[in-house]
Amino acid sequence: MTEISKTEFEVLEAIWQGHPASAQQIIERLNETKPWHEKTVKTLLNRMVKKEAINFEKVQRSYFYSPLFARDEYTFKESKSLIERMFSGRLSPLVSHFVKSDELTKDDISELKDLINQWEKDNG
Amino acid sequence: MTEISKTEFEVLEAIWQGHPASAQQIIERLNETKPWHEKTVKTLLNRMVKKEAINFEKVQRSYFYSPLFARDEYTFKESKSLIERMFSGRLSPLVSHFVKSDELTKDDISELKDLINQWEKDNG
DNA sequence: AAATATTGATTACAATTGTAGTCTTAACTA
DNA sequence: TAGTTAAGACTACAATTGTAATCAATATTT
Repeated sequence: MTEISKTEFEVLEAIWQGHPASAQQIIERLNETKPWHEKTVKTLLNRMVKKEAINFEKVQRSYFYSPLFARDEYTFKESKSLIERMFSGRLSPLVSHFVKSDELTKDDISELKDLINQWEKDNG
Repeated sequence: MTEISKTEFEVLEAIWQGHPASAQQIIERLNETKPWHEKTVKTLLNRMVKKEAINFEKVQRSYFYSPLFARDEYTFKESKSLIERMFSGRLSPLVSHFVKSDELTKDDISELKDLINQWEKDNG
């Protein structure tokens, strides 16, 4: 899958919310938070079709778009890429940043502990 | 600080390795792993000066560059940005990905546990 | 049926990015 | 001192990105 820009990602988000989705639906979903011009969104949709990030089926005059990869797949790939580039592929330096900067709540810590327990159950 | 591209970040890495650093030094450091043309690196240095990501002091005919922000500061900002955009600002969904995908070693888990213990000592 | 509106396709256009090449000037070398 | 290097400045140029406007074809509304 080719690179997709931050803006394109936001359009993809709207598609992941539910698909196949018409351009109109996508525009409406986006406009709940972002005042993007209809033409702008359509351009982005077009570009993503060319990049094979999404495809569409034609129904009458309208197109209904669907993603060509799952949100999880994409976010994971991006996360790995960032961690690769900035932390030599190691996760803990990133987590360390958060832990030390007081960005985490008690609940966040609980979740992390659960994840670790899970890992230890599955492995270790 | 303006946006800096992935390529620019790699040049910055070379500067963070030790500074002030001359263009020559930076180019040499980079060329240990990346076959970038001298002119290319100089262009990137120039752009980063304009973006105020780095500055320089002139010594004779040469420039000696220094970063205008710390590596940690930058990587943390980028990490937060990604987590904001992809995981609604929550860290654990990202960690979850890694835990579940068998990307972590025993040592990674140990480090995470230590971080959590540290947090609990400081807070909790 | 004629006018209007709606869809997508095509075109636009400046800013950024990757990747250098050329120009100018100062320094070194023969 | 004249020619050659080496530094940085300036220029280049296509691809991508953000942000639409215009065009063409089809529906919908009078």
